[in-house]
Amino acid sequence: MTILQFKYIVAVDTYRNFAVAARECFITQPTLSMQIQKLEEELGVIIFDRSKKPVLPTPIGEKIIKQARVNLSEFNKIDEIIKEQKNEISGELKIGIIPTLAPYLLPLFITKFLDKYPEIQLVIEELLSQQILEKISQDRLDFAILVTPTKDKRVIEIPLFYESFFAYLSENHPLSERPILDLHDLDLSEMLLLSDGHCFRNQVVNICPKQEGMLQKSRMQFESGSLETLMRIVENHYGYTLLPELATLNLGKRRRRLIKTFHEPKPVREVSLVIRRSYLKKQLIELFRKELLTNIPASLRDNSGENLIEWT
Amino acid sequence: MTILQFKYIVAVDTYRNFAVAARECFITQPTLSMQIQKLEEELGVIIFDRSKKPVLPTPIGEKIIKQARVNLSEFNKIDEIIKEQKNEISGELKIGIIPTLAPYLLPLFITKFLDKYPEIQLVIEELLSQQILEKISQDRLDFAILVTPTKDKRVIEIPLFYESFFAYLSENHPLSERPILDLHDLDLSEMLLLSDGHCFRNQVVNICPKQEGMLQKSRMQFESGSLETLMRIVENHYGYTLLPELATLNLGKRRRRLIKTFHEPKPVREVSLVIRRSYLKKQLIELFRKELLTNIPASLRDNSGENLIEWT
DNA sequence: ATAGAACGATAGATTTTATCTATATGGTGC
DNA sequence: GCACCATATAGATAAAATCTATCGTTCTAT
Repeated sequence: MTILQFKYIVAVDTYRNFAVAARECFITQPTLSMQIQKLEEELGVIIFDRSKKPVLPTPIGEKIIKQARVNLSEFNKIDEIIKEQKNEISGELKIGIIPTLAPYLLPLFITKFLDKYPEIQLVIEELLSQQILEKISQDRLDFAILVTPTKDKRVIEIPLFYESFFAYLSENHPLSERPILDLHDLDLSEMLLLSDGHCFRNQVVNICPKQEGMLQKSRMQFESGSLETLMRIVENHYGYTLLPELATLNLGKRRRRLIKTFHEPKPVREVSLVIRRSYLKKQLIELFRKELLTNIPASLRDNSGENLIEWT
Repeated sequence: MTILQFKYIVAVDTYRNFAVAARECFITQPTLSMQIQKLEEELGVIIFDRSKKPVLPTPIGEKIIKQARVNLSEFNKIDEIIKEQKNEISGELKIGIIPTLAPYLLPLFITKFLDKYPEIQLVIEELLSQQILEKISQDRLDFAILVTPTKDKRVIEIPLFYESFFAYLSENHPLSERPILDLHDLDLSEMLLLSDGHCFRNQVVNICPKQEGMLQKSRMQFESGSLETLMRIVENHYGYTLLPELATLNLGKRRRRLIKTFHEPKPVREVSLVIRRSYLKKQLIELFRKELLTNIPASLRDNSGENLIEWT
């Protein structure tokens, strides 16, 4: 068993074609075939079923390939350790971020970050909180930005800022008369929600003082995957929704009029940087955190210890 | 970078001597020296400080060696996968077990198990629950036997049996007049406890109905690491303690007289087999579980759903 | 049906790498 | 300064990984 053999089977699994896999590994096809045969012989199992077109891993082959991918990723950590030691500001950061933060938070600092550290590659994935936690603990993300506390023991949370909630009301809605809203005014049955799995949805439900069963009572139950969609519906004169602070910044005049604040203590959600318990790339992650914090509006950094809303 | 090079640096780290490490790896000392030099050159860092006697890893070397150990253990999983597939009943099981179960539970079935499966090696470690959970999530134990629920998301719990609690009273103690005890009779200040960190200690404290601050009030605060020690003190006419069911089996006549049961519903603790979320050796672990269950007294298997005591 | 393309396996030559034996070097303690 | 222990170096040899060339199927298109 060698590291190269693992690379080769992973490549064949990826491209499902010996010749292509060989090219990607910078070797010839016979070499690849032989190495895979040697591995199969050593292990005493067939990894690929060559009779299938395109080639397919056998059931046992799939398990081996999965482990081989883990092996390779552990292997690469040796290089990460060296880079860390040498203070080299280079490498890849795989980042997860939830959909209610991504479009509003990332534009605030991502370009600056990339310009400042040209040797860092970012791979950003927009995912739901649960998916992010899974991927982090499988080591398939270096870190993530999501709403905490997650109550997940596999990860560490480093709070970044506290984001308050605002209401977004259609022009003709009765509540829009009031200058400032109270949480008790909210009625879940009139509210537009994100679809299930979005932590923001749970936060909104948790904000509303005990209204069990109200979700079912609504006349129109519209659930979307993006806040932008909900905002459009509100703008077209139906119901209302809640928005996180970052989504309310940089709106046009017309849209800004639909925003209402809440009485103190304002409801806020805690946004954190989340990492695996044992993690590498300390330094790169720290640079990212600093760049993020220096580029968000001061209002977010100053909120704190108010009416913290959870989602788990 | 090769797997062999990792084996070599781990060996040198273990034996702190090139020649000995080489012998353990079944190669000559020059070969080992060269391979380590090659690795150091490729990585661009010095892993061992040869000027120290005995040789010592450099700070960066220690990190690399730690990762190398992880790499090797991941590599070995390939073989585990194959064995699993081939239904081969062989290999090593690294097991953690808490001190209040080990001396009473293991003798009931370990010998039988070893006789039945001569190709399985057992490595059993007696550890406190928290240490076990750490080691399991670091993949340094294959599974463990401890009291649940642990509320640790990194592991899966498979309940084995429910073990009830008994009191163990000195002969001259006033409570020993009664045929059956009530939990409300218990007084933490008179009770002998295991030292901190033992989950059994927390279970005992949780059994006693709200007696905050009573721990401080006791006239004699004796905390031991073993139940056997506590039993000896009770036998020598001081105070009382609680015992888990397995510890009450196979006692001599004289000791058996000091045991008292509680009114129904009896307090019980849940003993489970605990494994990592992603784990190998499914089959071996299952054999172990079956052998354990068929060899414990029926009374343990039958207890259930009674007054479950937690410890977290 | 049949030629040809696509794909993987095989054979033998070549290069690279790992390991060996023998020996050199460099500190330690007496 | 001279053994003595430990690691490094040198050169030879064995093992391996890779290459080029070619073969044998299987699928596809005319």
